[in-house]
Amino acid sequence: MVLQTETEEKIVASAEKLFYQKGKAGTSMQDIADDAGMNRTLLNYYYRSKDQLFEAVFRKALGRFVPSLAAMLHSDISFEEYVPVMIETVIDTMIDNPQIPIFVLQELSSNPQRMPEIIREMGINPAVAMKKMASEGTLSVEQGIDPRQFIINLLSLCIFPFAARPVITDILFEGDNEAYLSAMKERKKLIPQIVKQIMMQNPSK
Amino acid sequence: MVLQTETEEKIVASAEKLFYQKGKAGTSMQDIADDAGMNRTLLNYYYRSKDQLFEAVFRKALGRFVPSLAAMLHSDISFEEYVPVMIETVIDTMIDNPQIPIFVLQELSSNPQRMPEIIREMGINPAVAMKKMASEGTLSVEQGIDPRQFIINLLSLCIFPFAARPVITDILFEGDNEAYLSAMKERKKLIPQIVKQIMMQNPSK
DNA sequence: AATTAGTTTAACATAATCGTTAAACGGATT
DNA sequence: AATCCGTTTAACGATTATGTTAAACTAATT
Repeated sequence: MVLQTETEEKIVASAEKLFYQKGKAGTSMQDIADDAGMNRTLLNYYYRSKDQLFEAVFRKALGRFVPSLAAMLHSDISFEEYVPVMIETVIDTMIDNPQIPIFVLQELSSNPQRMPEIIREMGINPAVAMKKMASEGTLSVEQGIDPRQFIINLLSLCIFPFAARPVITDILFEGDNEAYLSAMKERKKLIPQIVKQIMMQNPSK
Repeated sequence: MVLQTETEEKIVASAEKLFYQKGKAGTSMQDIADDAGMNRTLLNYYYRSKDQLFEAVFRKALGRFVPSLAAMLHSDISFEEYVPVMIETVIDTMIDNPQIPIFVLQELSSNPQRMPEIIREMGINPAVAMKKMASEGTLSVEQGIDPRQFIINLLSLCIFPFAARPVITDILFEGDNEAYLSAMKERKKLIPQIVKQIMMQNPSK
């Protein structure tokens, strides 16, 4: 998995590009071979089957943003300190790989039964994460802020704008991709402000 | 389009279910026919081709949530008044059709060139929407709140939690679907609070 | 120069999918 | 009872996708 020949890299690069765009079923092995500029049989030589090639691509995609999620859920640092760092990391990752959110969410939505295995493999421990959240002083149900809702809000604000890129670009930015992108960069400063506000709220629950 | 035989309804119902779950390329006409309990040829009898059947399903999906979006962008009511209504509507729609966000976003991500036509057909006028936003007193760049960012935040908070359902359910709610669902209902009250806070902010820009 | 191991390709077999054509069915109308 | 029209089905042809097998090529080593 670590060592890859140049050819393997070319294959995965083309597979990523096409799977991200058209999905697994919508992409043929021939499509990938053409894009990589090689014979189709070669894909099977290196990756046995389409399933296994897809699996490699999917895992690689997961690996791009699960670590920062896992770090947030498990690190000893309090949310308050860690959140701004996490936001910057996630958004930068999204800017570099804007198609990953939909790709991953679509696959998980089709095959939700994959989640438990992925959680295990990626080293996420829901129970531990829950405990950590419960121990956060500023972030608790008693304070009027459910830690789960807090994380949902955080991820929503960071990830959704990329999943909805075409809609946002065409409706809110009249098709101007540059404007869209610069708005996304702006969000690196904007989201922490919002999050801080959410944390400081104290409704008369 | 308005009048549909019982058979047509069965076809669309099965097509929706399967297209939502496995996508266009991942679903065969045979799959749909089996699910609907009829012969495959019958699908072609009513919907000429797979493309046209998919198109019918896609339009129907769009029609479920574009109207409330369009209403928000165009109505004479100010954001401040309209937003809570819109949130409730959107979330209720999502609860009833949890798979639509990913389905639509995936299709638009694969074929972003479809956006202009969709915008036109759905009666959305980006220029008018921009003008409306600019005229909002409490919501302007001068006040420190970019109306575009505001809408992005609003949609993110409402829609993303449904697109990410499996992830959220398994990591944050340890697989408990009921808990997930009740959290989503809770968001109908939660999001308006957050949005109100965002609107009242006044950073030292 | 010959051999060898790794890489690349061409050709084949099997299976799946799509859309069409023509025939069968069924219930209402004459 | 026969006809007739909308509905449903069975069978066919063409195309495409996948994975395998066996052969060709290449470049390094003997």
